[in-house]
Amino acid sequence: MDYDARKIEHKWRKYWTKNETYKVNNESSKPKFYVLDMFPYPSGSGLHVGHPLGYIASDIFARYKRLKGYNVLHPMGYDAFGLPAEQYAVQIGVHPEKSTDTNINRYRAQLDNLGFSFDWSREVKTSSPDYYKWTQWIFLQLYKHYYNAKENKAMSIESLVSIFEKNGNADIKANSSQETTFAAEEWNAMSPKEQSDVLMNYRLAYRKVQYVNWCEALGTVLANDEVKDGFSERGGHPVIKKPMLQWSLRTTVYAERLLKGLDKLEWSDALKAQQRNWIGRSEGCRVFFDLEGNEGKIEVFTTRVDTIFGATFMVLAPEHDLVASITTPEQQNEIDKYLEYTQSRSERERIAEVKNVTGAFTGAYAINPFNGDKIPVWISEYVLKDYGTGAIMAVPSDDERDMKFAKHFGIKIVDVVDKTKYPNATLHDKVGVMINSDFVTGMEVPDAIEALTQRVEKMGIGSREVNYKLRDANFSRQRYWGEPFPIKYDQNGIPHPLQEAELPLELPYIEDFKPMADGSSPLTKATDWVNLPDGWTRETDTMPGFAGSSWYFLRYMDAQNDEALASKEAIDYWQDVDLYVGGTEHAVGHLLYSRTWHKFLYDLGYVPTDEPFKKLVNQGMIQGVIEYLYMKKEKTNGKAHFICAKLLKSEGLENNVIAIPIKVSTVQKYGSPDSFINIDSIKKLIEWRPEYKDAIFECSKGIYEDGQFKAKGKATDSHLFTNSEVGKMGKRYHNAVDPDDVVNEYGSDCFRMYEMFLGPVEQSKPWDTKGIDGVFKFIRKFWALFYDENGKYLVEDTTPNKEELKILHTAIKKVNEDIERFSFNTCISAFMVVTRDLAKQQSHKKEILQNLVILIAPFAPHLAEELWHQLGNDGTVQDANYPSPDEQYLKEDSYIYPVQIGKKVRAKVPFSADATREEIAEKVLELKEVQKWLEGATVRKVVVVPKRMINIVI
RNA sequence: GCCGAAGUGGCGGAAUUGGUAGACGCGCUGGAUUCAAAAUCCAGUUCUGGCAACAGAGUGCGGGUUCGAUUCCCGCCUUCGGUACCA
Repeated sequence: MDYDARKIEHKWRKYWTKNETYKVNNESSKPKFYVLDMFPYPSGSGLHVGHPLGYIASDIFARYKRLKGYNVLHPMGYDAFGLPAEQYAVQIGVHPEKSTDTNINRYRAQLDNLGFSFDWSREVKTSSPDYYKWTQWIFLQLYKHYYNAKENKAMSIESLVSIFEKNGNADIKANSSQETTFAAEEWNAMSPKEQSDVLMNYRLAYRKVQYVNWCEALGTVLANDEVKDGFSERGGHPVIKKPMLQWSLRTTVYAERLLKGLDKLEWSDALKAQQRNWIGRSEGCRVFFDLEGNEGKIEVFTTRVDTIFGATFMVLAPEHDLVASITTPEQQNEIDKYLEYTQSRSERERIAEVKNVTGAFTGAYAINPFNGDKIPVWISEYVLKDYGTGAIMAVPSDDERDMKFAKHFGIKIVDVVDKTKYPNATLHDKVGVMINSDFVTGMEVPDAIEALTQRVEKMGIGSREVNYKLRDANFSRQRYWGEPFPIKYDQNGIPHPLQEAELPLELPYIEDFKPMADGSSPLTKATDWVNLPDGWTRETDTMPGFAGSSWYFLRYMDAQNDEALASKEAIDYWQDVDLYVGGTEHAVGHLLYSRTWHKFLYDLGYVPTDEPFKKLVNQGMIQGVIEYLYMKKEKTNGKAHFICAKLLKSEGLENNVIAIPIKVSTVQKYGSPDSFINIDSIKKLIEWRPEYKDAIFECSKGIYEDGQFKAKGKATDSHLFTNSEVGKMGKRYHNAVDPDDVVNEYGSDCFRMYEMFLGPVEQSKPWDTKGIDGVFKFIRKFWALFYDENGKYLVEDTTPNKEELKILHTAIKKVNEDIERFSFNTCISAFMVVTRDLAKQQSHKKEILQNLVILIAPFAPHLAEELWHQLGNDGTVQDANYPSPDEQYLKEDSYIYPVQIGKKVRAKVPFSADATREEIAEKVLELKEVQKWLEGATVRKVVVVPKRMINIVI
């Protein structure tokens, strides 16, 4: 019998489906284990070979755990709401619901082709009303709760209202944006609108004005990464900042718990560090500065209140509320001009900008509360509205950006910290002795911080404070393809939540997905849906992508439930995710939002754990080659003009071309520095992109135009160099490799093992099929342990010898250990070694091979299932017991020590395994092969590391 | 810019706690088998010099700690990911 991957794989997939081999029960006497993958967004280009990397790893682990006796939950679903489907709809006119379903079907087929052990009866799809009913339900809970800072948990708005009614808000300790205090009588005298506004300042889901990237020409709001230098990436149209009233989640209330929670998680330190930095806790002092001739005050947060005597100017965010009221008539023009400039800047550009210092003077002055100095108030893009208080006291002597700003605008600099005592300290270190600082002069920095903080509190102009870089999450999108908010507004604009029985609030079907001219959501056009009979209106924004993905792992526990997001029994049984596998690109966004929602649900008593993901492994990205062709920005005689990458420099055209990613497969020598396109490639390119059929292709060998190649000199073919890069694999770069193609050729067991063999799961690496033959050969050699080339069954039921058992148990030990530490590439090596060694021994014994079949089952499930049955077993190999290593077969009697003499390995000498350090050190010096290296030298020291090496120091 | 990660033969990578650098695979070279090829099998393969024995160098670059550093420390360089509306 020959190894026929396709036949075997079809056969067993059918068997698994028929026998519901991967269906998981919520009740079991076995211990539970929950293995979760980050679910995919079903894009139009289907899965590429990068996606399955993590799925294969988690599948191996899930199968391994099952073989080790656990009840394993290993589900899959789709993150189905999102921007690409909507953009596709705008461009091509296919409704997102339709394209999403098409894409999901394709994904499912591709996933099925890889032999995963998913329990598909638990599939979730975030865009399905059955699912988003509960996303909306969680939103309503957020809306109906506030954060009680005394109890340190979320509590109901009703309980807050009853306190207001009795005592007002003076004694309430809550994380809120409420700035004024009121008494019970005042609360009771408020109009419904006023009360609603006050409560908005407490709700965990609340509304506030936020800025979006608005592109008038495209008629849409853009993501930051779609904005480059103030213009849209697509089309190059101007983009401005537009204020809009939007929903936010008060995620900052969980900052401290999110930070502390990290300590008990089994996540990589790198990942925890990224989350810690994102949360950005800092201890400091809030200080209010009076303004000269103005009622208002500037509120700043500073970690360096000690440097207040060096604060020679203040900087407000351009969007700061005070800007309009404090700007003097003389400065109005300059400020207006500057605001126009900052409107065009994306937030990322504003933070990243270091070369050019920009800003404008408001004409106003703040007063230093300690010495009464007048401090000019500026605005600049480097201060962000939602970051801290949106205002800083600038201390040029102790902050690089402030220093640059002061130098650029000629603002005076006062040194306040003498660091001569600390020669290695950087600006960021809080060390030094205070100078020029009135009553703190002479103090060490930490003492000065303490002294000034106390003074600020005593004077009533501020207080000690912990600040977080983390910002409240913007929860509104002016998009169609997302969850509708379960909110309606009455005639006074007061929001009202829908009743639970009214959920899900289904997304209405519309045909035109372009937003309105004012930037409001396309849902506004569904007038029948928006306008309710009683004159009320629905919220037209939709929720962002992270809404549905922040809790989906709970839904898998009980995916069909229409009474609750999942039953209490199911949640109590599965508890939390034991192993989560996904990409680092989600290191902060998704993981932080999920943790936040989970903590909220924990406060409300819906989940038993306050962290959702115990252990997390980040898989690396499989990268693709990206090939760019350069096109001149200006057309030649109305034709697109492509030019050789090597001609760019000589002709000085670097800044006058656009790089266009082209289909990698049309490029010769793609991925190398010499990648190029010849006439053949150009023809293929034109076939693929008919809009370039009239284009000009110019290289040093000649010009291709209108199907003709006009050579310069003797050349016979075009040799137009392209630019190769390694980067993301995806539709955008036309470089996606479909796993189906690989599976068709080699089978999915081979594909699974090859992806693992490529290298550590955590590492990113470029895709290359070059080595897959090696894995395929291995599988056939493995098969050859059971059948010879004539199809003769070789397995014999005789007792294995010591050598065979040692070979087997070495592999069992290695594979067990390596799976536990997620090192699957070395597992594959171990399989190759054991197969090679058994083949050498011509060993075909059942006891050995049967263990090997179970050992390989998580990696190559179809192959293992086939051989398991060929060995005469019934039922699935997935219900076998995973073999454990038996140390008695692994013992070595002696060990060959490498002997280092003067940094070089000069000899290899065997010593018995139980020889002591002293014995070895003594004996090794007497050996002939050692002595010849010691002539004329004195032995200073002999280092013996048992079972490792010997080092003779001379 | 800031935060995080990675850098080892021609290539993917191994070396788990500071202890023989290059396991395993690809590719390449030579050989066997074959009319020939494919497939398969065997041997070799870090670089430099040498017929060889052997010698020297070597884990992005520059320093340091150590008997011993791919591994720890300091300073750089390059690439990748994230940077709050891509998912």
